[in-house]
Amino acid sequence: MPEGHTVHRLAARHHELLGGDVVNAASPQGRFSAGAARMSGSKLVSAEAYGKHLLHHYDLGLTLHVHLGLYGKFSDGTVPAPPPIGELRLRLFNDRHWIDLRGPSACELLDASQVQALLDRLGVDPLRADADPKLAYARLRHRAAPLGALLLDQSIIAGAGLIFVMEVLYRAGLHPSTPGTALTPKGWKRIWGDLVSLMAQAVLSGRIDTVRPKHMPDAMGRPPRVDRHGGEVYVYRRAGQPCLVCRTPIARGELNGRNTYWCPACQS
DNA sequence: CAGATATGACAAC
DNA sequence: TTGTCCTATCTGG
Repeated sequence: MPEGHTVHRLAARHHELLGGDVVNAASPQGRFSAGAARMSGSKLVSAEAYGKHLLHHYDLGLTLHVHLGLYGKFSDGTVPAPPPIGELRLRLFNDRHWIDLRGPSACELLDASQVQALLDRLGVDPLRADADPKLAYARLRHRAAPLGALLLDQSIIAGAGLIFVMEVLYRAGLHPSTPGTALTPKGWKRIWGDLVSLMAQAVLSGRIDTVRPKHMPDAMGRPPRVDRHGGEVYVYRRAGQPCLVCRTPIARGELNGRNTYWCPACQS
């Protein structure tokens, strides 16, 4: 379930479970055996998220970098850890807790310069206090590509995924194919503010909710509908279902191989 | 139980 | 623009 809010939650969780402790590492699946052996026995100094990237900083001077991709997943618990089942890329544990990682698109050890190179190619993360929205706007406003693609570009905005982008465009009344050049300062301010508040809320709740109270489906006389992703949304994966505001069926399309969703009436 | 699907990011063409 | 990778879960038969 990896959009930026998930990764920020994981960073906090991992620091809570293993931070300040010597960590044991193993790769039962074998694909990260060398890395696990190298980092095992070193102390986890801190864990942080940048966009969708998770970084564990260890006192041996190396950083564990994990990107969950589309399928990656973490789980954790208190010892004893269950026997490793399936494709378990990485297991971390101390005396009290274990953390398992499956299916990541990246799981690697980086030195300081490699970490810097990673951060250098990432855009502005709405969940980070040091985020500079002006920088992202400067990268958006002169590009003719559709906003549905630009807002997903991690070198512009780091951490927003398909759900947040589709929902934020809906709330701004902008069609996903609106070119970046058409984004006014006012429109950008609205989108950025939404990203910051919606993503921050998602960090707290662990799910993505974007529907304003007055638009909640049960307020319209229908049962609330919670998507499999766990939250309540206007358009994401609601193709064919009525818009929660105007009842027009939600449309679905494709952009760069990703699904896009919008209300043909509310977004132009 | 096979097939489709998924909140992502690449490289190769 | 297409293909590829990573894994679990949901769907329909």
